[in-house]
Amino acid sequence: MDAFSTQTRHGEVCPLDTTLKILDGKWKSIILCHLMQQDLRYTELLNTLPGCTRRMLSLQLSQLITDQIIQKDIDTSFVPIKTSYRLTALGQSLVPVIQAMDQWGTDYIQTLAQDIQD
Amino acid sequence: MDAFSTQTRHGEVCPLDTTLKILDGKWKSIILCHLMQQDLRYTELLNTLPGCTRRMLSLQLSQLITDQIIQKDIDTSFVPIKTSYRLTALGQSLVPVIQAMDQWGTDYIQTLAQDIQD
DNA sequence: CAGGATCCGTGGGGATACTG
DNA sequence: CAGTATCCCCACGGATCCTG
Repeated sequence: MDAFSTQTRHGEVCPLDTTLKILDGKWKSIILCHLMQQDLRYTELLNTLPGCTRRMLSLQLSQLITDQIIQKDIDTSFVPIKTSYRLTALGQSLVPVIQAMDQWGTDYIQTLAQDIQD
Repeated sequence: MDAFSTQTRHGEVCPLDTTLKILDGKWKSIILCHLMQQDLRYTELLNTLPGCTRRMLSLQLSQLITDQIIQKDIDTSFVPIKTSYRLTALGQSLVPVIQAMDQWGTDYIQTLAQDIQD
């Protein structure tokens, strides 16, 4: 047992909090949005994240790997090495949830924008 | 415009991150789980959150109010004053998403538990 | 190319005390 | 009862440099 997000932050039983902890991290939301659409290499991912440092990308990726949401594929037949990242089966199962959250966020922003015009 | 969670943490467009920011906070997940089931008063809420200080409860509640997820009802006909908290319409619209996240979290924990036994 | 190590600053959250 | 105010600490994340 090494997935670090199974314990809730407050000690109470709340699977919602487990899900939140897995997704929590400055860049994880966008990383997952991109990996949902296609597998990407480390540098490709970095280029889609302006402002994200290599250190942060590595940290976010390693946490997602620990939580078994994504996996790393290393192609050693190349020099320099090629690595790419893709969703695991567990990660795939999270996609509909992410899409629901993304859709709600879109509606939420839209609703607030309308309120301003009143 | 004072809802503070509409800006993403990284500057990129990602409604998923907006949703995450609204839910982010040590006690918000449980607070929402409880308010989904019934309206609650300040002290009732505090009693359902062992380890949560009054300061933290106030902070989490005020952020949820700012984001228009919950609202506070004050009954001034009583002394001392009675306050209670309940979901707004926007908060209600978030319930299915929360339930999906909670269900996924439950399945996730279950899956990891099975992996250990192999 | 794909990272790891190190140093450091900021803000989220704890402890405690005070108030309408 | 339902909160604020103040002080403080630590972990998250930024900047920079090093490596297989």
